[in-house]
Amino acid sequence: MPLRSDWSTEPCPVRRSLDVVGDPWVLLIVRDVLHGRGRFDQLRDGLGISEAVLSRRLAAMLDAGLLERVEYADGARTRQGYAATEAGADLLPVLQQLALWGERHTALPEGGAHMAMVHDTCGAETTRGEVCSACGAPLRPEHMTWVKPWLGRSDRLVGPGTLLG
Amino acid sequence: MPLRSDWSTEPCPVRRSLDVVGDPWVLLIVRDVLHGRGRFDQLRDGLGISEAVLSRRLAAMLDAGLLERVEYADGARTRQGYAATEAGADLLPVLQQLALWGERHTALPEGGAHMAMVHDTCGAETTRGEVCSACGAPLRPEHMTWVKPWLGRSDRLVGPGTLLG
DNA sequence: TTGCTCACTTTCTTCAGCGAAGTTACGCTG
DNA sequence: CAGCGTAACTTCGCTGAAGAAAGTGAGCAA
Repeated sequence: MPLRSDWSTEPCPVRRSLDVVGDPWVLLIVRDVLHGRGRFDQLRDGLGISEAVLSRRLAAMLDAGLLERVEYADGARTRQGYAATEAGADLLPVLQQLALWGERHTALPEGGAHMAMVHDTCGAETTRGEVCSACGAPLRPEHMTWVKPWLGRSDRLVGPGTLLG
Repeated sequence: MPLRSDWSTEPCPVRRSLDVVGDPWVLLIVRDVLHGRGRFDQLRDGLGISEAVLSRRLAAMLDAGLLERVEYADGARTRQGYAATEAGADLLPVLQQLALWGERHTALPEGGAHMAMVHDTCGAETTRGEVCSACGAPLRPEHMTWVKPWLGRSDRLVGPGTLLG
């Protein structure tokens, strides 16, 4: 399901990556899934995306190996949701780099606030997206918490295969 | 000139970034401009993008402060091209992160080859996109060379405001 | 059996992408 | 000076994706 032209066989790795993640929805879906919010309705409500587009993106992302299906309990029922694969979770540095760029180069909206990315392993806020600026360790989703003051909430990220009911 | 919905006033910095760079062409244009290839015809030929779309993207990127106009000499004439601003050049970590992800998680095409990102300051290939894995310094475009074996060529990147004639 | 939730799928309109052709500016050639 | 070439766009026509909203089906619960 190509977004536009097929760039999957380009020699340049940037272009091959963009063939898969060169759509804003894909990165936002990965972000939410890494927050453990991988149910269809959670994604729809959290992102404000049309159901048709969400459905198509999820199918493409399963196909590309960014997501996998996981089961969760809804009362007595078992339903299907989505979780990140290793490849999907490995997009964390890209997401955090985007967050850092956004903090540096876009204007905070009315009532907005700085989002801190805390490395739970060492307890410090990191000012880098790839390795912790405090302890130098490579950053993994399951060791990160995103502090979102505008929601009055801190969200712990989850590793590959994880979905919070 | 919004791509779709306007995300410029979202509280989440990831979303605000994607409002600006959430289009594959935008990142590819930044990449080529950071290689000094910021002329309209160079971008068109190098990217294989339609002229209409390129024109619209360049206008949006000027507007967003990613690019600025610079003059260059074409024989006796002075023409206008594009160069990265400080904000545009600061997308380098995002681009390099995408390149690294592509190398790890997408298949090398027939006749393809690994692309090395060399930090000219210390002379080593870096395996990270944000700070040099060899010397630890933050990576700036003007200190990087991208080695592209499939072209038999190494391209030195350029800093903000620079355009190679 | 009716209703409810969740996960989709279908339909319809609008808008963006792509390819190709046209336009403008300006210097160069004959 | 008339015509030509090149770079940088703009316009046009077609097609396909986005988005909004309504419809479908599966499995419970009352």
